[in-house]
Amino acid sequence: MIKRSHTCGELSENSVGKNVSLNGWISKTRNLGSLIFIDLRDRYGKTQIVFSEESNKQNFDIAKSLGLEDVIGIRGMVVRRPNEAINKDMLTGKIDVEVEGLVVYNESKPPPFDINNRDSSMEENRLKFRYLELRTAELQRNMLVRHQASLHVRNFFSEKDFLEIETPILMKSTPEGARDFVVPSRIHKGRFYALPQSPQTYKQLLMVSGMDKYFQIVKCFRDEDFRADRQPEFTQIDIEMSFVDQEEIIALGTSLIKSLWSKILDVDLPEKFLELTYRECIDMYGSDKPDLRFDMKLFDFSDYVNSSDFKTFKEILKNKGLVKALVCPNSQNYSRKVIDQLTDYLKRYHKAKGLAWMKYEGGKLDGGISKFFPDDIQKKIVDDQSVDENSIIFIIGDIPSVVNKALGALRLELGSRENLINKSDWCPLWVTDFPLVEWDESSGRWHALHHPFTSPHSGDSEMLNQDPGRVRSLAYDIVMNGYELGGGSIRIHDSKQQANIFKLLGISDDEAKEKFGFLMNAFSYGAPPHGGMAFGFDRIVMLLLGSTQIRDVIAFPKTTSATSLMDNSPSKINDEQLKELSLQIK
RNA sequence: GGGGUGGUAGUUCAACUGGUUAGAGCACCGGCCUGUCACGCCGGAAGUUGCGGGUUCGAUCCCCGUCCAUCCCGCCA
Repeated sequence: MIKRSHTCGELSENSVGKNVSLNGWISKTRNLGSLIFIDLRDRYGKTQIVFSEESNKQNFDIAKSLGLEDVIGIRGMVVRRPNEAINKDMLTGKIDVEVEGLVVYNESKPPPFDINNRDSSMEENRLKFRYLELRTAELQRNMLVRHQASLHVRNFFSEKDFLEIETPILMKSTPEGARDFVVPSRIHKGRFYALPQSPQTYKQLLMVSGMDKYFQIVKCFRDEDFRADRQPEFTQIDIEMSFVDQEEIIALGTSLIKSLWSKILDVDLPEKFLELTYRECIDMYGSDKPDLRFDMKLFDFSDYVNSSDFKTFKEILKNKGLVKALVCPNSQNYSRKVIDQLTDYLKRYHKAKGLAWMKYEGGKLDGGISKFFPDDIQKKIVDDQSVDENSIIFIIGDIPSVVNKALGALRLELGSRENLINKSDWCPLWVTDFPLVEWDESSGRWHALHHPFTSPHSGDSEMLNQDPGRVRSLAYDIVMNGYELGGGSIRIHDSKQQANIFKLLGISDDEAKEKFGFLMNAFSYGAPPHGGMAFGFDRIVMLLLGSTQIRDVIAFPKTTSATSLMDNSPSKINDEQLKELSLQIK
């Protein structure tokens, strides 16, 4: 082996005249007959090396047969390129290395796609050869940024007296929340471990242990369906603290995100992030993770409807429904056809029954349902909402949840259609005062919005029995540009209150004891008030890199059907293994 | 579980209203070339059109089913 003296990214004019050695992959070859140029690549960069028939026939003949992605080592002299041959687009473009010694370590079959161009192949093919895709400049950069981010996170917390403590990967299956990935036990036949959806209970126990300030960069697993920003296994920055209140955790989370954005992107986020309540978010944006990079707020349309002749909406209001609207610029972009498309989209995915509209053109409201609104009401709408010329108002009436969801989705769609989003903007916010529970129609019971250990808002506890749906919790999310970056809560640290909540959630005493008895028990031995949060680390890195795909920041990701195309997992196991585990496949 | 899009040479794409030899770039193989950097020029090899069925004289194209990828809805405490 030729031991390298330099990487492929560091030679410059200053090195001219030096004898150097390099190792790397062949990124490109250009054979000019009796002169061969090769771009040699490693993760630091590329350097052009030159073989000449005249100066070394033996090496030249070997070089002729070299192909893309062969791995070689060379020894040679750094020379300045002739002026006309300088490549300004290349960091090492002013020099060449004239090869004197050559070792071929490993020849490559023709690669299944072009390593210089990540777009040269469909994702299915790239995932199969993920180890080759990781050679691309883009993914190498992504892995570098991910490393820098995780290092920064560890330093950040360590400097603040937090301890990183590892928690088990094999744990107890819990009833609430996402589906567990489950691991059979050989020793205890018929019993199963679960992989953690998050280390929630462990970090609370660590608070009982007096660990005080805990963090962990930790893998979590959820057996649900996946998306561009969701993988079956993902990484959280998990945090828990004793003797804290919500403000303190929000301040800490703000500081972490601010420092990450500063460190990695050199972007200066505000000292304090905007804070909105859950209610305000839903009312104004129809979402609990609004993208604030553009305005277009939703507004209540009921007063106008009540003064109109539009029976459909009036009916909806009579039945305790809701009518809301938003104003979108560039009405000329909304032909009947486009509006129909938007309507179909909202019907299909967001349960809306229709999409009403009217345009403000030539100083008056026109088209759509405008004829149902008398002139004075039309004027009032335009004045109240400061509707600009050539705008279109979209209106939806239905039960509140459908109205907010559909208009929230429409808002995002219009924001993107009208290019209202500046890609270089960063709009972080905290969403607070989430409801503690929500009614789940399918199972006919209350179900925790955050998780069952979340403390109710102290002011609302007396409503717990009469009107649980209105109880706010001490839970909070952090949102950036429409992505949920993380969330957390102040926890219950009193076993009686915890028992109360389990009861509300329809978890029987027996089940609570069997599933969470250890936690309740721990709370009877001096549990400090505590709270914390967790950040989606992959999502943070994804945003830092300007990507919209979580697969871009995970070295070996799974597909949306949770398989690995590279190693074909999950796969069958043999009968021997099944027998050992006392499992039978039906 | 549901919907949209895609699957043709190693790869990225093409192939008219169904039509007989399924084409092109890159990669690969052979030849020529001393300043290239998307090197250039000449030649060659390369196909179960995802898979299974159907309609038809004839299917890459139309129909049914199925698999895979991807995006979205449900789901994700």
